[in-house]
Amino acid sequence: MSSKGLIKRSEDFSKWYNDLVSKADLAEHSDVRGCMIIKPYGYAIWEKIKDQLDLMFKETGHQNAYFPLFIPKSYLSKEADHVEGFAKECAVVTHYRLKNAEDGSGVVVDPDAKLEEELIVRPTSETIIWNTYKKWIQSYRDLPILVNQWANVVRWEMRTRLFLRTSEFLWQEGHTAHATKEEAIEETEKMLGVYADFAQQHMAIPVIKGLKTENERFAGAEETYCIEALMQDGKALQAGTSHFLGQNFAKAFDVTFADKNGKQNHVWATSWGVSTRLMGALIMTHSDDQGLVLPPKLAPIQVVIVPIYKNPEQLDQITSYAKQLISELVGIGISVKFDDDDNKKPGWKFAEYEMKGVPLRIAIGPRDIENKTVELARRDDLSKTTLSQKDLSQKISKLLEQIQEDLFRKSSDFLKDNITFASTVEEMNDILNSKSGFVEAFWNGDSETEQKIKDITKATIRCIPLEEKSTGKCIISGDLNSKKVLFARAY
RNA sequence: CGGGGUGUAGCGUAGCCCGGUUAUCGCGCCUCGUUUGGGACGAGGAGGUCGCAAGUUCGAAUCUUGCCACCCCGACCA
Repeated sequence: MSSKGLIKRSEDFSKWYNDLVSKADLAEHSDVRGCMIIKPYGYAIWEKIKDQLDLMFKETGHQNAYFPLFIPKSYLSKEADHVEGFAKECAVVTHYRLKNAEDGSGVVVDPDAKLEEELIVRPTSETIIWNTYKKWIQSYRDLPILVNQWANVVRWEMRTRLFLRTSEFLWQEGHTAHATKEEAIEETEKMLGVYADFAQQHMAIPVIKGLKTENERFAGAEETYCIEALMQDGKALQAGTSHFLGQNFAKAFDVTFADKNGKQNHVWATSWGVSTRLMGALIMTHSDDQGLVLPPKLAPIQVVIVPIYKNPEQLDQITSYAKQLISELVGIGISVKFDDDDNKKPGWKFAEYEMKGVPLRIAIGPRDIENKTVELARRDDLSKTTLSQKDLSQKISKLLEQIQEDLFRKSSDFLKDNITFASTVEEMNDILNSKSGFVEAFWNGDSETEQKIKDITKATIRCIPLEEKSTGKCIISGDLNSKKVLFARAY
């Protein structure tokens, strides 16, 4: 059970985030370093995210499959950039058996059970999947392969934060194989679009679609597309990536196909993923000092009904009205909880459901039964109104849509207000130190320039926005005809 | 990996500097009663390898040494 009160965002954003995750009952630290326990309420939100994305993947022609957790060590090193990128954060399985210690102190690793070849706990599945695709692909008729898997992966991060960066996390990874470069690029861009649509329409999080620079690119990719979001503290968060992998993995795993003319070609690849990190984005975009704020489309409970009564007769009356309302709401696809727990007072429940971000709260008391009204409270703006019971379920349905829109409008306004142009690196640094957020600036496309800016400002290029066409003078080199890109300090 | 911190009941903590009855307090939990429109109240009750190991001592939550774990800040990070 959560206890009272959160620290204010303005006082300590990081502590606010940690407290919120815990008090809203989303997740907790496990006894294993860097690994979290996702609690039922948090997992219910993840399931909403997952179900919607899964639907969208299937609508775009993808199928789910499942590949092993373990990857033979040798596979990982077949693609040079890939192993370089992941080697430093891999968990490795070296043995397959334990035995009782001779001194009776417990179990120890049995040295006789050493594996011939160590197994890597997947940090991502490109290698094992492309090793498999080699067996699946012979002809252009076998293409495209459009597969997604929902899985857990492990990346042994130096420092972890609940949902944002954990040693083990849940995600989906799409892995597709195509006959042509054009088709693979089209797929990469299509899935970026799916992510952006999902973020904006379901999570109510505005995102900027763009390309990563070479420095920030996925290990083994030709091009990494991303969606970038802005959190309330002005730091950017990479919310999803879609990679055009070229023929790198096909070459590393020798995956070729015969085209219509019988000529052998290497297959073109993409991969794309979003993770439980989206939970972090969701929390840090909408929530306030009272707790979690959830967009209705992702709220496990969209409406909570709290009865207020002084005797069993009143409770009976309220319950009988509530049951009727619930059946109407459920009938139009709205999830409702009727909280008639007698051990908690209404005030306690109000605070609790605010902490948990339930979009709408209905309180029904003797007064309401008499007047045929209910008290309706919105979580997003904390407003309360008294409404007539007439057509209530329709009103609620409309209001939920309204809240979804309002949240998106509010976060979109925030994003717009926090993109600032800088014409010099000093100006950029000033902006980052005061209001923070995204900073637009011209960059000559050079990795060294990018590094210099990072050294001065601690900001990285979050992306080269897809829709940005303007050019100008680079803030470091002075090169004219430089691209306008987005910088930010990031999670 | 560098810096800082913490480890005492389910959770949060006091006690530790300066060793000494039965280890403090709050929340939560159980029982009974009264309550219920913004985190109720009373009475009674249960719950402890004081992170682990060794040492010093008549005596260790407290001192010493070693170890372990986690958190926070930074560096790193698809």
